[in-house]
Amino acid sequence: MEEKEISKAVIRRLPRYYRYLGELIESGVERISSSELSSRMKVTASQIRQDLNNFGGFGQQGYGYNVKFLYSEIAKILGLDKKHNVIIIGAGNLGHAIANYVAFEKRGFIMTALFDINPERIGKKIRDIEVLPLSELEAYIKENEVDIATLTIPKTAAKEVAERLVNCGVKAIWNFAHTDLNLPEDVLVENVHLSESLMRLSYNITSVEKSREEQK
Amino acid sequence: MEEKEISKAVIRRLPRYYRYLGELIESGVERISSSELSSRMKVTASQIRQDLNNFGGFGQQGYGYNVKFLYSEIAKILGLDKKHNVIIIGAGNLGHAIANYVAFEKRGFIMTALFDINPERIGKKIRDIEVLPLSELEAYIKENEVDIATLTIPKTAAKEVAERLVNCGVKAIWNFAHTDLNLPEDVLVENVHLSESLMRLSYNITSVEKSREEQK
DNA sequence: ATATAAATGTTAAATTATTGTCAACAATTA
DNA sequence: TAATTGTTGACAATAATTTAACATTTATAT
Repeated sequence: MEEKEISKAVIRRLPRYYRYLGELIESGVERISSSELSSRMKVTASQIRQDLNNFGGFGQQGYGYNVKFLYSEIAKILGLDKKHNVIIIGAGNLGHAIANYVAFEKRGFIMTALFDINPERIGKKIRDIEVLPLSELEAYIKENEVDIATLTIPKTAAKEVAERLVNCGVKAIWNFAHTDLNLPEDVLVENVHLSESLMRLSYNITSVEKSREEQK
Repeated sequence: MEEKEISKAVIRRLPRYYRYLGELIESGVERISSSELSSRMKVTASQIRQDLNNFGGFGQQGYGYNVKFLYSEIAKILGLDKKHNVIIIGAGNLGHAIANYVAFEKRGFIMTALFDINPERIGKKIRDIEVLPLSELEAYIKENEVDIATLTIPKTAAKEVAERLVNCGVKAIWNFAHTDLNLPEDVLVENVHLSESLMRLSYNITSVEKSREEQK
Protein backbone atom coordinates (compact mmCIF):
# COMPACT_ATOMS: atom_id res chain seq x y z
CA MET A 1 0.00 0.00 0.00
CA GLU A 2 1.47 3.29 -1.03
CA GLU A 3 1.25 6.38 1.12
CA LYS A 4 0.82 9.78 -0.40
CA GLU A 5 2.64 12.55 1.37
CA ILE A 6 0.38 14.70 3.50
CA SER A 7 1.16 18.39 3.29
CA LYS A 8 2.31 20.36 6.30
CA ALA A 9 -0.57 22.76 5.90
CA VAL A 10 -2.99 19.90 6.55
CA ILE A 11 -1.09 18.72 9.61
CA ARG A 12 -1.09 22.24 10.97
CA ARG A 13 -4.87 22.24 10.86
CA LEU A 14 -5.57 18.77 12.23
CA PRO A 15 -5.05 19.56 15.93
CA ARG A 16 -7.50 22.41 15.61
CA TYR A 17 -10.17 20.12 14.17
CA TYR A 18 -9.43 17.79 17.03
CA ARG A 19 -9.91 20.54 19.57
CA TYR A 20 -13.23 21.63 18.09
CA LEU A 21 -14.48 18.08 17.96
CA GLY A 22 -13.56 17.63 21.61
CA GLU A 23 -15.57 20.70 22.46
CA LEU A 24 -18.51 19.38 20.45
CA ILE A 25 -18.43 16.11 22.36
CA GLU A 26 -18.41 18.02 25.63
CA SER A 27 -21.47 19.93 24.57
CA GLY A 28 -23.26 16.75 23.57
CA VAL A 29 -23.28 17.16 19.79
CA GLU A 30 -23.42 13.75 18.12
CA ARG A 31 -23.14 14.58 14.45
CA ILE A 32 -21.93 17.51 12.45
CA SER A 33 -21.75 18.46 8.80
CA SER A 34 -18.71 20.01 7.22
CA SER A 35 -20.63 23.20 6.62
CA GLU A 36 -21.72 23.50 10.23
CA LEU A 37 -18.19 22.87 11.42
CA SER A 38 -16.86 25.29 8.83
CA SER A 39 -18.98 28.13 10.15
CA ARG A 40 -17.87 27.46 13.72
CA MET A 41 -14.21 27.21 12.80
CA LYS A 42 -14.25 29.92 10.15
CA VAL A 43 -12.70 27.86 7.43
CA THR A 44 -14.34 26.60 4.26
CA ALA A 45 -16.34 23.39 4.35
CA SER A 46 -14.45 22.33 1.29
CA GLN A 47 -11.18 22.53 3.11
CA ILE A 48 -12.45 20.44 5.98
CA ARG A 49 -13.63 17.70 3.66
CA GLN A 50 -10.48 17.86 1.60
CA ASP A 51 -8.28 17.70 4.68
CA LEU A 52 -10.11 14.77 6.20
CA ASN A 53 -10.24 12.85 2.96
CA ASN A 54 -6.47 12.76 2.94
CA PHE A 55 -6.86 10.10 5.58
CA GLY A 56 -10.03 8.37 4.49
CA GLY A 57 -13.75 8.89 4.22
CA PHE A 58 -14.95 9.45 7.74
CA GLY A 59 -18.28 10.95 6.87
CA GLN A 60 -21.49 9.68 5.48
CA GLN A 61 -23.50 11.28 2.73
CA GLY A 62 -26.76 12.73 3.92
CA TYR A 63 -25.62 12.44 7.53
CA GLY A 64 -22.36 14.24 8.04
CA TYR A 65 -19.66 13.20 10.45
CA ASN A 66 -20.19 11.32 13.66
CA VAL A 67 -18.41 13.52 16.15
CA LYS A 68 -17.08 10.84 18.46
CA PHE A 69 -15.95 8.64 15.61
CA LEU A 70 -14.18 11.46 13.82
CA TYR A 71 -12.59 12.58 17.07
CA SER A 72 -11.12 9.16 17.69
CA GLU A 73 -9.98 8.80 14.10
CA ILE A 74 -8.11 12.10 14.24
CA ALA A 75 -6.62 11.00 17.55
CA LYS A 76 -5.26 7.93 15.80
CA ILE A 77 -3.88 9.99 12.94
CA LEU A 78 -2.13 12.29 15.40
CA GLY A 79 -0.83 9.34 17.37
CA LEU A 80 -2.78 10.31 20.48
CA ASP A 81 -3.97 6.75 20.94
CA LYS A 82 -0.48 5.80 22.05
CA LYS A 83 1.49 6.84 25.09
CA HIS A 84 4.52 9.05 24.67
CA ASN A 85 7.08 9.40 27.41
CA VAL A 86 8.32 12.95 27.63
CA ILE A 87 11.29 14.33 29.52
CA ILE A 88 11.89 18.02 30.12
CA ILE A 89 15.35 19.49 30.16
CA GLY A 90 15.41 22.74 32.04
CA ALA A 91 13.36 22.97 35.22
CA GLY A 92 12.89 26.72 35.11
CA ASN A 93 9.54 28.38 34.89
CA LEU A 94 8.82 27.18 31.41
CA GLY A 95 9.78 23.61 32.24
CA HIS A 96 7.60 23.83 35.32
CA ALA A 97 4.70 25.17 33.33
CA ILE A 98 4.85 22.28 30.92
CA ALA A 99 5.34 19.68 33.65
CA ASN A 100 2.34 21.06 35.48
CA TYR A 101 0.04 21.11 32.52
CA VAL A 102 -1.96 18.00 33.25
CA ALA A 103 -4.03 18.12 30.08
CA PHE A 104 -1.03 16.77 28.15
CA GLU A 105 -1.32 13.60 30.17
CA LYS A 106 -4.90 13.15 28.95
CA ARG A 107 -3.61 13.11 25.37
CA GLY A 108 -1.07 10.41 26.16
CA PHE A 109 1.96 12.57 26.83
CA ILE A 110 3.45 11.28 30.07
CA MET A 111 5.97 13.58 31.71
CA THR A 112 8.46 11.21 33.27
CA ALA A 113 11.42 13.31 34.37
CA LEU A 114 12.92 16.78 34.53
CA PHE A 115 16.60 17.59 34.29
CA ASP A 116 18.53 20.62 35.42
CA ILE A 117 22.03 21.72 36.31
CA ASN A 118 21.02 24.00 39.16
CA PRO A 119 21.66 22.11 42.46
CA GLU A 120 18.84 23.98 44.16
CA ARG A 121 16.34 22.51 41.77
CA ILE A 122 17.69 18.97 41.73
CA GLY A 123 15.81 16.51 43.91
CA LYS A 124 12.65 18.59 44.05
CA LYS A 125 9.43 17.27 42.65
CA ILE A 126 6.84 18.77 40.35
CA ARG A 127 3.66 16.80 40.78
CA ASP A 128 5.25 13.36 40.88
CA ILE A 129 8.04 14.18 38.51
CA GLU A 130 11.49 14.32 39.96
CA VAL A 131 14.14 16.84 38.95
CA LEU A 132 17.33 14.96 38.16
CA PRO A 133 20.83 16.29 37.55
CA LEU A 134 21.59 16.82 33.89
CA SER A 135 24.67 14.67 34.29
CA GLU A 136 22.41 11.67 34.64
CA LEU A 137 20.70 12.30 31.33
CA GLU A 138 22.42 9.52 29.39
CA ALA A 139 22.00 6.99 32.17
CA TYR A 140 18.33 7.81 32.48
CA ILE A 141 17.64 7.45 28.78
CA LYS A 142 19.43 4.12 28.74
CA GLU A 143 17.17 2.80 31.51
CA ASN A 144 13.90 4.41 30.50
CA GLU A 145 12.08 4.80 27.24
CA VAL A 146 12.04 8.42 26.14
CA ASP A 147 9.95 9.35 23.13
CA ILE A 148 10.14 13.11 23.28
CA ALA A 149 12.69 15.44 24.88
CA THR A 150 11.59 18.97 25.66
CA LEU A 151 14.23 21.68 25.66
CA THR A 152 13.40 24.56 27.96
CA ILE A 153 16.94 25.80 28.42
CA PRO A 154 18.80 28.83 27.08
CA LYS A 155 19.96 28.66 23.49
CA THR A 156 23.61 28.54 24.52
CA ALA A 157 23.06 25.15 26.15
CA ALA A 158 20.45 23.87 23.75
CA LYS A 159 22.63 22.78 20.85
CA GLU A 160 24.98 20.79 23.02
CA VAL A 161 22.21 19.07 24.98
CA ALA A 162 20.36 18.30 21.76
CA GLU A 163 23.41 16.49 20.46
CA ARG A 164 23.67 14.50 23.67
CA LEU A 165 20.05 13.51 23.29
CA VAL A 166 20.53 12.43 19.72
CA ASN A 167 23.58 10.40 20.70
CA CYS A 168 21.41 8.51 23.16
CA GLY A 169 18.94 7.73 20.42
CA VAL A 170 16.21 10.29 21.13
CA LYS A 171 14.31 10.84 17.90
CA ALA A 172 11.97 13.72 18.70
CA ILE A 173 12.69 17.08 20.27
CA TRP A 174 10.27 19.75 21.33
CA ASN A 175 12.45 22.81 21.22
CA PHE A 176 11.70 26.01 23.10
CA ALA A 177 15.23 27.40 22.84
CA HIS A 178 15.55 30.40 20.55
CA THR A 179 17.80 28.71 18.08
CA ASP A 180 17.70 26.15 15.31
CA LEU A 181 19.13 22.82 16.32
CA ASN A 182 21.00 21.40 13.39
CA LEU A 183 20.41 17.72 13.86
CA PRO A 184 20.44 14.69 11.58
CA GLU A 185 17.50 14.39 9.22
CA ASP A 186 15.89 11.49 10.99
CA VAL A 187 15.50 13.48 14.21
CA LEU A 188 12.18 15.27 14.41
CA VAL A 189 12.26 18.78 15.79
CA GLU A 190 9.20 20.81 16.58
CA ASN A 191 10.14 24.39 17.37
CA VAL A 192 8.23 26.75 19.62
CA HIS A 193 9.91 30.07 19.12
CA LEU A 194 8.05 32.43 21.41
CA SER A 195 10.03 35.49 20.43
CA GLU A 196 9.16 34.94 16.79
CA SER A 197 5.52 34.71 17.71
CA LEU A 198 5.74 37.98 19.58
CA MET A 199 7.50 39.63 16.66
CA ARG A 200 4.74 38.58 14.31
CA LEU A 201 2.26 40.22 16.63
CA SER A 202 4.44 43.31 16.68
CA TYR A 203 4.54 43.33 12.88
CA ASN A 204 0.77 43.29 12.71
CA ILE A 205 0.44 46.06 15.26
CA THR A 206 2.91 48.16 13.32
CA SER A 207 1.25 47.48 10.01
CA VAL A 208 -2.17 48.48 11.35
CA GLU A 209 -0.69 51.68 12.74
CA LYS A 210 0.95 52.47 9.42
CA SER A 211 -2.19 51.99 7.38
CA ARG A 212 -4.11 54.14 9.84
CA GLU A 213 -1.59 56.94 9.45
CA GLU A 214 -1.80 56.77 5.69
CA GLN A 215 -5.56 57.13 5.73
CA LYS A 216 -5.24 60.46 7.43
CA MET B 1 1.36 55.56 -1.79
CA GLU B 2 -0.39 52.28 -2.04
CA GLU B 3 0.59 49.27 0.05
CA LYS B 4 0.45 45.80 -1.33
CA GLU B 5 -0.62 43.17 1.12
CA ILE B 6 2.26 41.10 2.45
CA SER B 7 1.47 37.43 2.73
CA LYS B 8 1.45 35.67 6.07
CA ALA B 9 4.04 33.22 4.85
CA VAL B 10 6.52 36.06 4.45
CA ILE B 11 5.79 37.44 7.90
CA ARG B 12 6.28 34.01 9.40
CA ARG B 13 9.79 33.93 8.00
CA LEU B 14 10.91 37.47 8.83
CA PRO B 15 11.72 36.90 12.50
CA ARG B 16 13.91 34.01 11.53
CA TYR B 17 15.90 36.16 9.12
CA TYR B 18 16.19 38.65 11.92
CA ARG B 19 17.54 36.04 14.29
CA TYR B 20 20.14 34.82 11.83
CA LEU B 21 21.25 38.34 11.05
CA GLY B 22 21.65 39.02 14.75
CA GLU B 23 23.86 35.96 15.04
CA LEU B 24 25.90 37.10 12.06
CA ILE B 25 26.46 40.48 13.67
CA GLU B 26 27.60 38.77 16.85
CA SER B 27 30.10 36.74 14.93
CA GLY B 28 31.40 39.83 13.19
CA VAL B 29 30.13 39.20 9.67
CA GLU B 30 29.65 42.48 7.83
CA ARG B 31 28.14 41.48 4.54
CA ILE B 32 26.29 38.45 3.27
CA SER B 33 24.85 37.28 0.00
CA SER B 34 21.46 35.70 -0.35
CA SER B 35 23.08 32.44 -1.39
CA GLU B 36 25.39 32.34 1.63
CA LEU B 37 22.47 33.10 3.93
CA SER B 38 20.35 30.54 2.12
CA SER B 39 22.79 27.76 2.80
CA ARG B 40 22.99 28.66 6.47
CA MET B 41 19.24 28.91 6.87
CA LYS B 42 18.38 26.07 4.55
CA VAL B 43 15.95 27.98 2.43
CA THR B 44 16.36 29.01 -1.18
CA ALA B 45 18.25 32.18 -2.01
CA SER B 46 15.42 33.06 -4.31
CA GLN B 47 13.00 33.05 -1.43
CA ILE B 48 15.18 35.31 0.66
CA ARG B 49 15.46 37.86 -2.13
CA GLN B 50 11.79 37.62 -2.95
CA ASP B 51 10.81 38.03 0.71
CA LEU B 52 13.04 41.03 1.32
CA ASN B 53 12.00 42.76 -1.86
CA ASN B 54 8.46 42.88 -0.58
CA PHE B 55 9.71 45.70 1.59
CA GLY B 56 12.31 47.31 -0.63
CA GLY B 57 15.70 46.73 -2.11
CA PHE B 58 18.05 46.38 0.81
CA GLY B 59 20.91 44.81 -1.08
CA GLN B 60 23.38 45.88 -3.67
CA GLN B 61 24.23 44.03 -6.85
CA GLY B 62 27.68 42.58 -6.81
CA TYR B 63 27.97 43.14 -3.06
CA GLY B 64 25.13 41.44 -1.26
CA TYR B 65 23.47 42.69 1.90
CA ASN B 66 25.07 44.72 4.62
CA VAL B 67 24.26 42.70 7.71
CA LYS B 68 23.81 45.53 10.19
CA PHE B 69 21.74 47.59 7.78
CA LEU B 70 19.47 44.69 6.87
CA TYR B 71 19.11 43.79 10.54
CA SER B 72 17.94 47.27 11.42
CA GLU B 73 15.62 47.43 8.43
CA ILE B 74 13.92 44.19 9.40
CA ALA B 75 13.67 45.50 12.96
CA LYS B 76 11.76 48.48 11.60
CA ILE B 77 9.51 46.27 9.52
CA LEU B 78 8.73 44.15 12.58
CA GLY B 79 8.16 47.24 14.70
CA LEU B 80 11.04 46.41 17.00
CA ASP B 81 12.29 49.98 16.82
CA LYS B 82 9.37 51.05 19.00
CA LYS B 83 8.57 50.20 22.59
CA HIS B 84 5.59 47.99 23.36
CA ASN B 85 4.12 47.82 26.82
CA VAL B 86 3.06 44.29 27.65
CA ILE B 87 0.91 43.05 30.50
CA ILE B 88 0.60 39.42 31.48
CA ILE B 89 -2.63 37.98 32.77
CA GLY B 90 -2.01 34.83 34.73
CA ALA B 91 1.00 34.76 37.05
CA GLY B 92 1.44 31.01 36.99
CA ASN B 93 4.56 29.31 35.74
CA LEU B 94 4.03 30.32 32.16
CA GLY B 95 3.36 33.93 33.08
CA HIS B 96 6.46 33.86 35.25
CA ALA B 97 8.54 32.39 32.46
CA ILE B 98 7.53 35.15 30.08
CA ALA B 99 7.97 37.90 32.67
CA ASN B 100 11.44 36.58 33.45
CA TYR B 101 12.59 36.35 29.89
CA VAL B 102 14.70 39.49 29.72
CA ALA B 103 15.57 39.16 26.05
CA PHE B 104 12.08 40.43 25.19
CA GLU B 105 13.01 43.71 26.79
CA LYS B 106 15.95 44.05 24.42
CA ARG B 107 13.52 43.90 21.50
CA GLY B 108 11.37 46.66 22.94
CA PHE B 109 8.76 44.57 24.72
CA ILE B 110 8.46 46.05 28.20
CA MET B 111 6.66 43.89 30.72
CA THR B 112 4.81 46.36 32.90
CA ALA B 113 2.44 44.34 35.04
CA LEU B 114 1.13 40.91 35.89
CA PHE B 115 -2.42 40.10 36.97
CA ASP B 116 -3.82 37.16 38.86
CA ILE B 117 -6.79 36.16 40.94
CA ASN B 118 -4.85 34.03 43.40
CA PRO B 119 -4.36 36.11 46.60
CA GLU B 120 -1.12 34.31 47.37
CA ARG B 121 0.42 35.63 44.18
CA ILE B 122 -0.89 39.16 44.41
CA GLY B 123 1.60 41.74 45.67
CA LYS B 124 4.63 39.64 44.87
CA LYS B 125 7.16 40.85 42.37
CA ILE B 126 8.84 39.19 39.43
CA ARG B 127 11.95 41.14 38.65
CA ASP B 128 10.45 44.60 39.09
CA ILE B 129 7.05 43.68 37.84
CA GLU B 130 4.27 43.64 40.38
CA VAL B 131 1.47 41.08 40.47
CA LEU B 132 -1.83 42.96 40.70
CA PRO B 133 -5.30 41.62 41.40
CA LEU B 134 -7.25 40.91 38.25
CA SER B 135 -10.04 43.09 39.56
CA GLU B 136 -7.81 46.10 38.94
CA LEU B 137 -7.32 45.28 35.29
CA GLU B 138 -9.63 47.95 33.92
CA ALA B 139 -8.31 50.63 36.21
CA TYR B 140 -4.75 49.78 35.31
CA ILE B 141 -5.37 49.95 31.60
CA LYS B 142 -7.10 53.29 31.98
CA GLU B 143 -4.04 54.73 33.74
CA ASN B 144 -1.29 53.04 31.76
CA GLU B 145 -0.68 52.46 28.10
CA VAL B 146 -0.98 48.78 27.26
CA ASP B 147 -0.03 47.66 23.77
CA ILE B 148 -0.13 43.92 24.20
CA ALA B 149 -1.95 41.71 26.69
CA THR B 150 -0.62 38.21 27.25
CA LEU B 151 -3.09 35.54 28.29
CA THR B 152 -1.49 32.78 30.33
CA ILE B 153 -4.65 31.60 32.02
CA PRO B 154 -6.82 28.50 31.57
CA LYS B 155 -9.14 28.49 28.59
CA THR B 156 -12.22 28.72 30.77
CA ALA B 157 -11.19 32.17 31.94
CA ALA B 158 -9.55 33.30 28.72
CA LYS B 159 -12.59 34.25 26.69
CA GLU B 160 -14.09 36.36 29.41
CA VAL B 161 -10.83 38.16 30.22
CA ALA B 162 -10.21 38.74 26.52
CA GLU B 163 -13.53 40.52 26.25
CA ARG B 164 -12.71 42.68 29.24
CA LEU B 165 -9.43 43.61 27.58
CA VAL B 166 -11.13 44.50 24.35
CA ASN B 167 -13.67 46.61 26.19
CA CYS B 168 -10.80 48.61 27.65
CA GLY B 169 -9.43 49.22 24.20
CA VAL B 170 -6.61 46.68 24.08
CA LYS B 171 -5.92 45.93 20.43
CA ALA B 172 -3.42 43.08 20.56
CA ILE B 173 -3.52 39.81 22.46
CA TRP B 174 -0.84 37.17 22.79
CA ASN B 175 -2.91 34.13 23.58
CA PHE B 176 -1.53 31.04 25.27
CA ALA B 177 -4.92 29.67 26.30
CA HIS B 178 -5.97 26.56 24.43
CA THR B 179 -8.95 28.11 22.78
CA ASP B 180 -9.84 30.50 19.99
CA LEU B 181 -10.87 33.90 21.26
CA ASN B 182 -13.64 35.18 19.08
CA LEU B 183 -12.96 38.88 19.10
CA PRO B 184 -13.78 41.79 16.81
CA GLU B 185 -11.83 41.93 13.58
CA ASP B 186 -9.74 44.91 14.53
CA VAL B 187 -8.26 43.10 17.53
CA LEU B 188 -5.04 41.31 16.69
CA VAL B 189 -4.63 37.86 18.20
CA GLU B 190 -1.45 35.84 18.03
CA ASN B 191 -2.04 32.33 19.28
CA VAL B 192 0.55 30.08 20.87
CA HIS B 193 -1.18 26.75 21.14
CA LEU B 194 1.38 24.50 22.79
CA SER B 195 -0.78 21.42 22.71
CA GLU B 196 -1.20 21.75 18.97
CA SER B 197 2.52 21.99 18.57
CA LEU B 198 2.99 18.85 20.60
CA MET B 199 0.35 17.03 18.55
CA ARG B 200 2.14 17.94 15.34
CA LEU B 201 5.27 16.40 16.76
CA SER B 202 3.28 13.34 17.74
CA TYR B 203 1.89 13.11 14.21
CA ASN B 204 5.37 13.11 12.76
CA ILE B 205 6.58 10.47 15.21
CA THR B 206 3.62 8.29 14.33
CA SER B 207 4.05 8.77 10.63
CA VAL B 208 7.73 7.82 10.77
CA GLU B 209 6.84 4.71 12.75
CA LYS B 210 4.18 3.76 10.23
CA SER B 211 6.43 4.11 7.23
CA ARG B 212 9.09 2.08 9.01
CA GLU B 213 6.60 -0.70 9.64
CA GLU B 214 5.54 -0.74 6.02
CA GLN B 215 9.07 -1.12 4.81
CA LYS B 216 9.42 -4.35 6.72
C1' DA C 1 40.32 52.25 -17.37
C1' DT C 2 38.47 47.96 -18.48
C1' DA C 3 37.08 43.38 -18.03
C1' DT C 4 35.27 39.93 -15.25
C1' DA C 5 32.82 37.94 -11.61
C1' DA C 6 29.34 38.38 -8.25
C1' DA C 7 24.95 39.18 -6.76
C1' DT C 8 20.74 41.75 -6.78
C1' DG C 9 15.87 42.75 -8.19
C1' DT C 10 12.44 41.27 -11.18
C1' DT C 11 9.80 38.63 -14.30
C1' DA C 12 8.22 34.13 -15.53
C1' DA C 13 7.34 29.28 -14.67
C1' DA C 14 6.30 25.63 -11.72
C1' DT C 15 4.39 23.94 -7.82
C1' DT C 16 1.30 23.76 -4.08
C1' DA C 17 -2.82 25.03 -1.66
C1' DT C 18 -7.51 26.51 -1.48
C1' DT C 19 -12.07 26.96 -3.08
C1' DG C 20 -16.07 25.82 -5.89
C1' DT C 21 -18.99 22.46 -8.13
C1' DC C 22 -21.51 18.36 -8.81
C1' DA C 23 -22.68 13.38 -9.23
C1' DA C 24 -23.68 9.81 -6.12
C1' DC C 25 -25.81 8.17 -2.39
C1' DA C 26 -27.68 7.95 2.50
C1' DA C 27 -31.26 9.63 5.45
C1' DT C 28 -35.58 11.31 6.06
C1' DT C 29 -40.27 12.30 4.96
C1' DA C 30 -44.59 11.75 2.58
C1' DT D 1 -42.13 2.50 -1.14
C1' DA D 2 -41.13 6.61 -3.71
C1' DA D 3 -39.69 11.28 -3.57
C1' DT D 4 -37.00 14.73 -1.59
C1' DT D 5 -33.35 16.64 0.94
C1' DG D 6 -28.79 16.85 2.75
C1' DT D 7 -24.13 15.94 2.49
C1' DT D 8 -20.06 13.67 1.19
C1' DG D 9 -15.98 12.64 -1.80
C1' DA D 10 -13.91 13.64 -5.99
C1' DC D 11 -12.44 16.59 -9.23
C1' DA D 12 -11.95 20.96 -11.64
C1' DA D 13 -10.85 25.74 -11.32
C1' DT D 14 -8.63 29.34 -9.14
C1' DA D 15 -5.37 31.47 -6.16
C1' DA D 16 -1.19 31.70 -3.70
C1' DT D 17 3.43 30.53 -2.98
C1' DT D 18 7.84 29.00 -4.22
C1' DT D 19 11.47 28.29 -7.34
C1' DA D 20 14.01 29.31 -11.40
C1' DA D 21 15.87 32.26 -14.93
C1' DC D 22 17.97 36.28 -16.37
C1' DA D 23 19.04 41.08 -17.36
C1' DT D 24 21.33 44.60 -14.97
C1' DT D 25 24.24 46.69 -11.77
C1' DT D 26 28.19 46.97 -8.91
C1' DA D 27 32.58 45.56 -6.91
C1' DT D 28 37.04 44.14 -7.62
C1' DA D 29 41.27 42.98 -9.82
C1' DT D 30 44.52 43.83 -13.33
